[in-house]
This record gives sequence, C-alpha cells and structure tokens, in this order.
Amino acid sequence: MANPAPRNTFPSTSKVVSIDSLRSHCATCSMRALCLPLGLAETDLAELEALLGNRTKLKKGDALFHNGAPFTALYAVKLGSLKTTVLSDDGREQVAGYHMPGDLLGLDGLGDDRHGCEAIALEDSELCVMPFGRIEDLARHVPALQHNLHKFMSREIERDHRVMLLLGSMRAEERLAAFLLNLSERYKARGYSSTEFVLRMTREEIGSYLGLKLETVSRLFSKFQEEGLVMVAGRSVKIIDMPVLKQLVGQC
Amino acid sequence: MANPAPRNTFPSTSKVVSIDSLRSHCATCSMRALCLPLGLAETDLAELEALLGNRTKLKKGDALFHNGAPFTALYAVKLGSLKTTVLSDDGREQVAGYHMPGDLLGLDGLGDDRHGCEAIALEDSELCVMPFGRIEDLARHVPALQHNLHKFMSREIERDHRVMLLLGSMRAEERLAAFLLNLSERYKARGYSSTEFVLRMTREEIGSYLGLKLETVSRLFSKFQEEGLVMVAGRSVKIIDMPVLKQLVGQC
DNA sequence: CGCGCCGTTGATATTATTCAAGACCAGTGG
DNA sequence: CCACTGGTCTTGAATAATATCAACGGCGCG
Repeated sequence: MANPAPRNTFPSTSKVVSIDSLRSHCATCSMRALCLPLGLAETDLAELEALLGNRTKLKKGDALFHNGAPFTALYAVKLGSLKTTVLSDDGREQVAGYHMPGDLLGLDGLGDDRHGCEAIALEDSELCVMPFGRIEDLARHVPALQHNLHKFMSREIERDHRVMLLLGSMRAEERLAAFLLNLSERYKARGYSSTEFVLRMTREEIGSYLGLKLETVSRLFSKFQEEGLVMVAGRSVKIIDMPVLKQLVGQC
Repeated sequence: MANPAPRNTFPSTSKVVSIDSLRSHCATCSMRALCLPLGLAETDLAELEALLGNRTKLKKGDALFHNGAPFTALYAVKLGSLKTTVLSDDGREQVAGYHMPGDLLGLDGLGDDRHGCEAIALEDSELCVMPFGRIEDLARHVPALQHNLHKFMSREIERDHRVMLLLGSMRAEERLAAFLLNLSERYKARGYSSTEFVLRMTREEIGSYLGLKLETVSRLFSKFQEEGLVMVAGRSVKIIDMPVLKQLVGQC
C-alpha cells in the first residue's frame, strides 16, 4: 500500500490549507447544485463561504477521520472519492458508503460527538471543511441552510434504508446490479458518463459494501460480462445493457 | 386480521384528539429523558409543548403514515410500538425498524417531503404529533432543540449503519442474538426488564428485519433454547445466558 | 526483476432457503 | 360447548446460493 499509515486524522488542526487563494468558492464550485448551499441567497452564501474558508487535501489511503475521533465538522467532497467503513464489536469492518464530489460526510458523528465510522480516501481527494458548530449557528439565521442540512441528513437515512433493503432482501446478482446502477446515476448527476466509469474500490471493498465475498463479486462481474450486460476490465466498467440491468433490480 | 385496512393515514387531519386535557405534557412524560425535549430549559419546553398539543392513537395494524405520503410532521412514540417498512422497486417489503416509546419516527421523510417508508402499529399505540415546520421554526430560536433534533437524526444514521453491519457481515445466529440484545438494552433504558419481554412482531417480521426467512428465525429460537441461552414460548422471551449471547455478537 | 496486492477461476463445504406437513392458539359461529 | 378457521409457529428433508479453500496469472511499484 502506498500509504500504510493514515497521514491526516484531524484536518482542521494539522494540514489545512488556509491560504486565501485556496478559499472555497461555493458560488463557482461545480458541485454547488448537489451540495449544502443549494438554493441559498447570495448574501447567505457569502456567510456560509466565510465559515468554510478551509479545504483539506487527502492522498489515496489517507483517513479524513477515524472511528471514535471527536466530531468537529462536516465535510463536503470537492474532488476525488472516499469510502466510509463501520466497525462491529468483534472487529469486523464493513464499507458503509462510497462518496463522490458533492456528497457530505460526517453526518453520523454528531449524535454523540464522535465519528461512528472511518472515512478513507480512495484516491487523491479534496474536501471542504465545515465546522459544525458554526454551521448550526448560521443555520439558525438562514432557514434555507437549516432546511438543506435537514434534507441532507434525511436523505442519508433514506439512502441507508435502501442499502438495508439491498442487504436484507436481494440476491448477490441483484446487489451488484443495484450497485452499478447507483454509481451510474450518481456519475450522471455529476455530469460524467453514466455508462462508462472506473471503479475506485477493490473487489473486496465492493463485496464488503454489498455483503458479499470478493470472489463472489469477481464471479458476478465475469457472469455479467458473459451475458453481455457489461464490459469489465479490472476496474473499468462499461454498461452495455442498461435495461436488463434495471430489470435485475426490479426497476421496470 | 383485526384491522384489515389502515384506519388512520393522516392523523393530523383525521382522528386527532385535541381536547385540552389530552395535551401532551413533556414535563411529566415518562419518556422525556429519551425524547426530543431532553435538556431543554423550562421556558423552551413550554414553547415546544405549545406546538405539539396533539396526540394520535393507533390501533394494532393501523398505519401512522404510508410510503410516499406527504411529510408534515415527526412523531414521538408515547405508548405501544410500531414497525417501519421500506419497499423495493420490485415490490419487496422489508422491516427497517422497530420503534418503542421515546423513539422518533418520520425522520426519513423530510429529504423530499414524502415519507420513504410505512409505519404500522404493532399494538395499540399513542404518539405525539410534531408538525415539522413549526419544529424547524422553534429550533431556530432554541439552540438546544436544534441540537437535539440533529442528534436524533444522526443517531438514526448510526443505528442504520449498525443494521447494515448486521445484515452484511453477520451470520443468522449472530443476527438474532444482536436483535435480542438490542431489544434488551432498549427495554432496560425504558425501565422495563432487560431479560424478560414480549416480542411484538411475528417471526416473519423479525426475519424481514434481519434479512432471514421466518423458518430460519424459528429454528434459531429453538436452537437458542436448546443451548440454554433463552427460554421462548411463542412471543415471550426470557434471556437466560446474557454473556454467551453477547459473545455471539462479539461483545466481549 | 521480484514482491505484494489484486483479480480470476475451480472444487468443495457450509449456510440458509424452499417446500411441505402438521401443531398450536385465539377467535367465531353453530 | 365444541368444531372450525385462519394465522402463526415448528420441524424435517431437499435444494440452492454463497462462502471457503486453493491455485495461479497479472499488474504496478519499489
């Protein structure tokens, strides 16, 4: 592994780039339409930008935060991608989410002021740091921000429910199809190709996310390829037959 | 079934009891320590009570809200218990949660102003209705309430993560053990016995929640009984060997 | 160039599901 | 009061799905 030890556990104190030229500019950020400032008035936007003047950069393999680390901020992915993993009591680890630009991270941490999961960069990534105390303060003055924050948290709950449905009631084949379709949609929403993309995770990480073993994931990729649903070469995926893939998960 | 059709879909408009004597009194509610008003100053508490003057009663089998129904309010369970179920695209249904007094329901609905799941009473139940718009308004003036609301949402996310872990990485045996231990803890937190309780769900509902078939759940109960971990008679459960049960899920 | 991680594939083992039959239990109506 | 009924629960045997174990090829990186 290129980065055996996490380099950057508490970005807000250790490696934050706070040079003025690097300040976040929500107004011009390409992820604005997907991110927290969505729909805010210009004056409110300025206030929000003022409090999230910091960004943090992570190298592949770096941790944004660790399980149990004090919760201080929310993070918005600007560039790159991350996985979040949860730990069971007996030490088993499971990938709980896969996060791309525009996604908010850390929402699970404010329940007891400690992060309940670990966030690891899957590639070199860049994030906005949003000190949560200040977000809460500002939210009291800016109803639109307050409402957006609530919506983000609620959507996270909905997302988790869909994953629970996937893990609890779908067969391996359906799970992988659902995973690929989910990625496809999210890339599309970000202006990327919905049919051709590169997986940022290993087979093992995908399997962990889907409640399967890496061998099963590998076999399924081969099977999908044989059946002409996708073309797979390592981590490069090209979706060939979207309708059949959708049929697999019951979407029409 | 005693209640073939849901009787009460929109409690806030149809069957709400609004007589003054039935007003909620958070101050004297036995679930106060677990519920939204936790830690609020007396004056703030009064404001909160003022806006949740309504309660609603459900009979066993009644729906509190349906999947896709407009989101208008959060609900706090005062008495009884409910299940929430999510629906997959192809019509499969899965129990996503089991809710008892002090729990908040509906947090998944505000992301797109529609409930993403269905809440059904597992027994005759009573809930506080909290119009969300007014909760948001009040939260802007009462930081403690704002923070509590955020904590509740965050904890829901954490809870879902633990369920994902259960569904994705535990064997059937471990899942049922984790389920029983979770119930045990929650009953304990509410002042009930942590070792003896009555399940409000059928084997099928438990199985749905745990990603198992009802026969598997039944077999596991029998197995646990044979092994002296629990005593089961229908829905009555008595936990005999808590340590071994905990060991099963990896808690020490 | 070689090492370590990653991915693939096959053979086998395990786990949970499916199918099937029957017991139990509460509520209902004769 | 008892038989009947529908829903629930239990249990067994056969089956299907996925995991496990194992071997190997490939690729990237030091």
